[in-house]
Amino acid sequence: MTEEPGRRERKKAATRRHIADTAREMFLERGFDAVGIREIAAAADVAVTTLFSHFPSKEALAFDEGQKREDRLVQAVTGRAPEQSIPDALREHFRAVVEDFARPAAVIFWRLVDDSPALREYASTMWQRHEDALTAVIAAELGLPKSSTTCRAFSHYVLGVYPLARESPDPMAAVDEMFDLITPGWIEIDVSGFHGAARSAPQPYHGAESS
Amino acid sequence: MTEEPGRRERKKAATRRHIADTAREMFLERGFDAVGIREIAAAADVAVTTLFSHFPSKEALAFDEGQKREDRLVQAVTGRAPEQSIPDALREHFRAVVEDFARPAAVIFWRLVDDSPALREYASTMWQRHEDALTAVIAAELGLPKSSTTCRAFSHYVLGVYPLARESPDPMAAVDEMFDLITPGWIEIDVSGFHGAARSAPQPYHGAESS
DNA sequence: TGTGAAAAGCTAACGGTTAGCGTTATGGTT
DNA sequence: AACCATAACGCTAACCGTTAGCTTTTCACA
Repeated sequence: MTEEPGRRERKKAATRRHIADTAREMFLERGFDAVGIREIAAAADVAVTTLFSHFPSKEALAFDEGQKREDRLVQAVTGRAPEQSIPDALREHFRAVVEDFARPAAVIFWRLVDDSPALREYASTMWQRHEDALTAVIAAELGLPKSSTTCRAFSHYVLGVYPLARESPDPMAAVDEMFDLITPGWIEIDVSGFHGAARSAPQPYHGAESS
Repeated sequence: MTEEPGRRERKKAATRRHIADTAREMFLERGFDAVGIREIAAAADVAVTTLFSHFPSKEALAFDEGQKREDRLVQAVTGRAPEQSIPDALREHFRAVVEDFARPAAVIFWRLVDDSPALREYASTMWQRHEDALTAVIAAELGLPKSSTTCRAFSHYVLGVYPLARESPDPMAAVDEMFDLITPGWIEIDVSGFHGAARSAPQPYHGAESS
């Protein structure tokens, strides 16, 4: 898995990065909707089909790190410190995410997103995919079925922190406020493991299903 | 507002209904993705531009009652019985919604939705719009700013019931399970009004902002 | 060096959506 | 009763994201 990449894959990765960088520049300069796929391909000096073999959609060009974001979220749960509860691990994770949002580059990026309906929608469906991934890890950690209502309800609630933090004047406070609302009494039905002694379930989680 | 419509508007409404009915039939018969806009327009005997002057997108043809659904949701809060709390009113509302889902026509409709990625995505962004509307009513009812974190968190949690109920083997139980998790202790921060004596705030709500 | 496979390319199209512009019907006003 | 502003509808032609089909280049490995 973590072998040296080889010339071929290095070139592929380079092409991919080059396309994404070119697109990002153009988006930031002229706005997402004002830049066409054919233009991007021309500017990056690749064929349109090549572009689409690297990215599933135009929006994915802007949200290149979307998958990484999901992986980090899953990691926050599976790789949390022993004796740390899942809610606590998630709170910590989202505090870090929110700090990242404050970076100047991130601020500019999210302004770009806000200016384009297409990107806004893409972002919100992204949170939803994360929701599914989070549900799967938590269910696995607790030994529950993936379809568990409480797991899904919990994941859904937690992922709501993304839009909330983004639109709040004080994102860090919003994160804390949301997680403070998760009281030990909140999850009442047969899943005290949510808050109780952490990491009791030994089931390993084999990564999210990338599309 | 509720005057007699006049010939012009009656014709317009008739055209709209005719287009929607034609489209629905074709979708149910051949599937959403297998029917093209140009076909629908031809079958309804209107121009494509006319079709798009009535509906903002192809998906909106299938989800024609989306706006009504949102209105009913808002109504469930503003028009609830005196002394009924907001969570209780919403529980009642969603129990009714879930019952509606069990109607044979509804079952067929939702199968259609499940079979098309485009419609699935449209549905989930629809819940999100409802989320904004619900946040606005609740904030208005409680005299809070629309951007209140707790209001948004609460609305977000509640709207999660839609996908949850749809994918649950026992939707009614899922609804109850979700609302049972909303304990009086859940909303702790300065908003005990969520569960407390209902309808104390007299602010009228002037309907959702239709696009 | 040869070979199979992955990566990249080209052309052409498909399907949703919109712009531009013209025509007709309707409702309200003088 | 004549009139005008405007809403509703229509036609044509395109734009834009995306994909299929097929050829060419590049690399890994024998």
